[in-house]
Amino acid sequence: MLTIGALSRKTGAKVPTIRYYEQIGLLPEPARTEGGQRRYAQSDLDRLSFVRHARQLGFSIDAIRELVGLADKPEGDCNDVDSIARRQLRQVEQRIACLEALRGELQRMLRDCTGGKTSDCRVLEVLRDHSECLSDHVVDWPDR
Amino acid sequence: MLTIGALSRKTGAKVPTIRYYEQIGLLPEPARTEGGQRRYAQSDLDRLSFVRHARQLGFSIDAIRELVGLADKPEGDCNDVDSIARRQLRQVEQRIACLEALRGELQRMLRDCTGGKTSDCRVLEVLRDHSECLSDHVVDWPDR
DNA sequence: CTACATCCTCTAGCGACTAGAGGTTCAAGA
DNA sequence: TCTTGAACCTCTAGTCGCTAGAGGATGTAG
Repeated sequence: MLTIGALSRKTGAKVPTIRYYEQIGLLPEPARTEGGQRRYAQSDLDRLSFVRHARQLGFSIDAIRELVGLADKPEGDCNDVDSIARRQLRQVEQRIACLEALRGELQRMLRDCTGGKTSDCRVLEVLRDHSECLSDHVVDWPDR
Repeated sequence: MLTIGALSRKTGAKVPTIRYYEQIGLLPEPARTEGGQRRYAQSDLDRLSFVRHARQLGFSIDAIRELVGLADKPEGDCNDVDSIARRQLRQVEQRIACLEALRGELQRMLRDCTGGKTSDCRVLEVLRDHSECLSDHVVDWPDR
């Protein structure tokens, strides 16, 4: 049986984060000592590791809720899981495309800047006038 | 003189967002009618366009606060502006690298999945066991 | 003069945590 | 057995950058 601190060290999740996951129903309520402290079993460690890893891969809490639900019924259809992962992949690809456009604009404005006074600054000029941009570079994360 | 709604339509910023920017000091307090409604001048439109564009390029509010400060003194040193933009570029590059690692893992787990029951699902298996991952793929945005 | 779109302020909510106050429990050493 | 102190508990509030809604005032066109 692990204390919350030990679970935290094993998974890398901070202690308040573990309590938060319990509160929102992502982790089941663990056993308690007589004094009311949480004690975790191996199954809790497995579950939390799963959740952590999915978070590190950028899955939203809602997506993870779906995933743990599916992971809990071994006879379910694997395609349900795959479609969540594919959705996540699409989001990641979108963000990469968007950030690459961004990188291009930033590189371009920096390359064109010759130094000197801010009144002549190329960077400020571009920021003032969007029409100088080559691409649609709108940062807009769907979740995180 | 523009109403807040007209300014919103011209810049694409939503009305509450404009009020929010004023509240946090990113936009100056505009003129008011006798009845207390905001009326905006051309300078306000310029300022808000600048702010919007910088946000679209992913600059944080704090970075934009620095930028507008610098943009307001024409005799200042252009290198101050550049270093903010370079910092932003570095952040964007980091995020791209991180997302590419992520994309790799997602693609790999999907490629390896053969369909069937969730008990055999490759995606769930990878999520359960981080050691199956090839890369360090931790999503951790510094800001925004 | 009336209708009604737009404006005002204020508070609360989003996601995914994080920080802190103020108090309790557990386990190791004396 | 007792004491110490690290780790635990709950609860509230804060983070960022907005967004939504309530409930009421203003401005303008017909």
